[in-house]
Order: sequence, then C-alpha cells, then structure tokens
Amino acid sequence: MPASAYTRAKQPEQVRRALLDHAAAIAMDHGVSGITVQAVAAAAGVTKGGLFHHFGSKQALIEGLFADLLARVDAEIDAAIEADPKPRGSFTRAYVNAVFTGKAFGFATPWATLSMVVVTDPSLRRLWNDWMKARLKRHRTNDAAPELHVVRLAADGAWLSYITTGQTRMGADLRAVHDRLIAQTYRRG
Amino acid sequence: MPASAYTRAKQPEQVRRALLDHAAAIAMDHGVSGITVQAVAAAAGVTKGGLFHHFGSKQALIEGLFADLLARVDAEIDAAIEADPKPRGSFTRAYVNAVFTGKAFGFATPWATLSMVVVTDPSLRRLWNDWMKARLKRHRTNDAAPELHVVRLAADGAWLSYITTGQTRMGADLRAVHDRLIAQTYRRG
DNA sequence: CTAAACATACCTACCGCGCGGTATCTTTCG
DNA sequence: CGAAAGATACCGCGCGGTAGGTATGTTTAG
Repeated sequence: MPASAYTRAKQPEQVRRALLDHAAAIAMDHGVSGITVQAVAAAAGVTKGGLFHHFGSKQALIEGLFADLLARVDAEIDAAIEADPKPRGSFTRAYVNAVFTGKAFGFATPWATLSMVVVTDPSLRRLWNDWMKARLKRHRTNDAAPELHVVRLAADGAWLSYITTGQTRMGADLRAVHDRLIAQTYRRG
Repeated sequence: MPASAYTRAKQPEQVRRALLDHAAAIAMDHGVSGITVQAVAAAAGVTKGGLFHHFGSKQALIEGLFADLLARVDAEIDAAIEADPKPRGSFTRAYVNAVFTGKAFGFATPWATLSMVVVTDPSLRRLWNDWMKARLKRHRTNDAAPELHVVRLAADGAWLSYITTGQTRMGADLRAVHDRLIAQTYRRG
C-alpha cells in the first residue's frame, strides 16, 4: 500500500530491487499482461510517481527486468563452464542445463514464465539475440559445431514446449530429453 | 471503408473470410498487437458491429484465425505423410518440413509471425497442445521414438529462433539445420 | 401466390475503463 | 541550501464491448 509515508527511510537501491522483484512476481501470478505500472508500483509499496522516478517508462522497467535476468544467467553459465572438465561443447552443456534446471532461467522458476515476453517484445529480442551472438562468438572454438547448434535449438524447443503446456513441474519425459541432449554434446557427428 | 452500403449483397461467408484474412495481414504488417477490432473491421470493409456479429468477442476472432491456420497445417501434413514412402518418422518429417518450408506455417509466411501469439494466449495454447497431442497419439506407432521427439523439439527451437531474430529470409544455416533434422529422422538411436 | 412473420446480416453511435504518462508538490538526505 | 526520492492528482487516448436501428433473406400461413 502506498501509505502516506514520506517518513520512510530512503533507500533507492532497495526500492529499485523491490520494483523489479514484484514485477517478476506479478508476471508469475497473473501472467505477463498483468505487469501494469499501477500494479507493480503498488506491490512494491510505492506510487506510480515513485516508479517513474526509477524507470522512465514501462518499457525501461521491462528492459531492466530482463537485463537483470540475463545477468544472472550469464553468471550461472560462466560458473558451469569453469567447472566443466571437457572443453568441447561446454557452453552448449551449460546452456542446456541452464534451460532445464537452472536457477535463473530453468523450468519451475518464476522467470520461465516471464521470459515469454522475449518472444513478443522486439527490443527484448534484440537484447537476447545480442547476448546469444556474443556468447557464440566467445565460444566459437568449442561450440561452433552444427550438431551442437541442433542441441541448443532442441533445448529452446523444450523450453517452448514446457511453457506452452503450462506445466508446473518437470515431467519424466522432459528429464529424458535433458539427459539425451547432454549426452549428445559428447558424441560428435 | 464502411460506406453506407446496406445495399451490398449479403455474403456472410466471404465477409467472415475477409475478416480472418485481413486480421492475418494486419498481424503480419503491424505485429500481433496491431490486431485491434477496429482495424480488422475497417480493413475488411466492415464496421465493428459487423465484426462482432461474426465473432462474439475479440478472443473468438483470434481463435477462429488460429483454427483456420491449424486446419491448413493439418491438410498439409496429411498430404506429406501420404506421399512419404517410409512409414517410420513420416509424421516427424512432415512436421519438420511444415515448419521450415510449409506453405501454412513455415518461415517466410505471414503466419509465422502470427503464430507467435500461441505462446502468449492460454486458450490458443490449449488448441495447439490438443492438436499436437492428437497427432502424436495417431502416429504413435511410427513417431513415438525419443530421438524423433528431439528432432521435433529442435524444429520448434529453429522456428522460435527464426521468429525472434526477425529475419525475412531463410539463411543458409537454417537450411543446413533443416537438412540435418530430416536426415536424423532416418537413422535411429 | 402473396404477404405477414421471423431471422439474419450489418451499420451508427456511444460508453466506461484502465492504461501509460505528466506536472507539480513535499520530504529527506548530503 | 540544493538535489534526489517519492507522493498526489490529473489527463488523454484507444481499446473492447454494447444498444438499438435498418436493411436483406427465408419461411410459412391463408
């Protein structure tokens, strides 16, 4: 509630975080279309004016949300690659794992539903594509093989399937697909 | 323009078709969000009232649009299966081809952009999922193998990738993926 | 055969609402 | 005292949807 609380201690960083987090929560509960400026501000205990102080437009809010998500994915994937003994296909494996069981992205995380907007929103698509492009360039020595490309595409397809079926838990079949894809990153051809 | 033409010959079927077709065209030009009741009605040379006569709600219009699309895909896939000499994986091949080069669905068709809404809209997701489920049940003897499942997922991923990159033509890499996936339906394992 | 009776197809005009966004004021922090 | 942080009030717009009217078709009773 936007109580008449001018008295509250001013912690802009926390408010910004709260806005982002609650926006994500709303997207998870009421769908992506539920992300309205009013609702987000209210959920974060701030008025619309306050929100617009941090994000100049709704678009900026959404982009901030997505950038935040991308940063987490980035860190997660970096860590996974570093822990992987086999260099070949390490990025692809990290990516597949991130999609299936990742904390940032994976199924059964609120973010999975959220990242649906990336399909819709053009500017978000750009962010995502740029990220992927940069990643591929960075790992071109280990993950440029076409069979690995197919594996990544299949992971995307699984993600899409999971989202569209609206499941809340990962079924046995999806787990099987996961294992199969990981295995496929080890054998070439 | 909705000229004051009460006098026009009444051809409900044609009007219905026009509404559907123009809705698709609008989605292709101005994005899915461009599908507004006003715009569609105007483009079809009909007023909003006229549109609401044929479709009880905007939702009904969208669903009609999608059902129409599904019907075409259905026919296309049936034809492809019938023409396929090898029974094993025939549905998967037909599906992959439909996604990549199909007239109803494929890249470079207006419909590709349109079908983006299936990701967003819950009721449309149901229609799609039911269709796929029925298809899988129907071809379970020939297309139930997990490796074929992965192939279909990869096709979905390629579709998603194509959509999100917003390309207008199919690149050489996508063609390579296409060939690879088709080839993969022939060898088991 | 015809005209009443009904149904279908479509139009004009209107509405409420919720949205994103702005302008301006107050409070607190450095 | 600024300037940043946040509150309050307000606005215009475009959207989906409704109400009620008017033509055109189709059926049926006499």
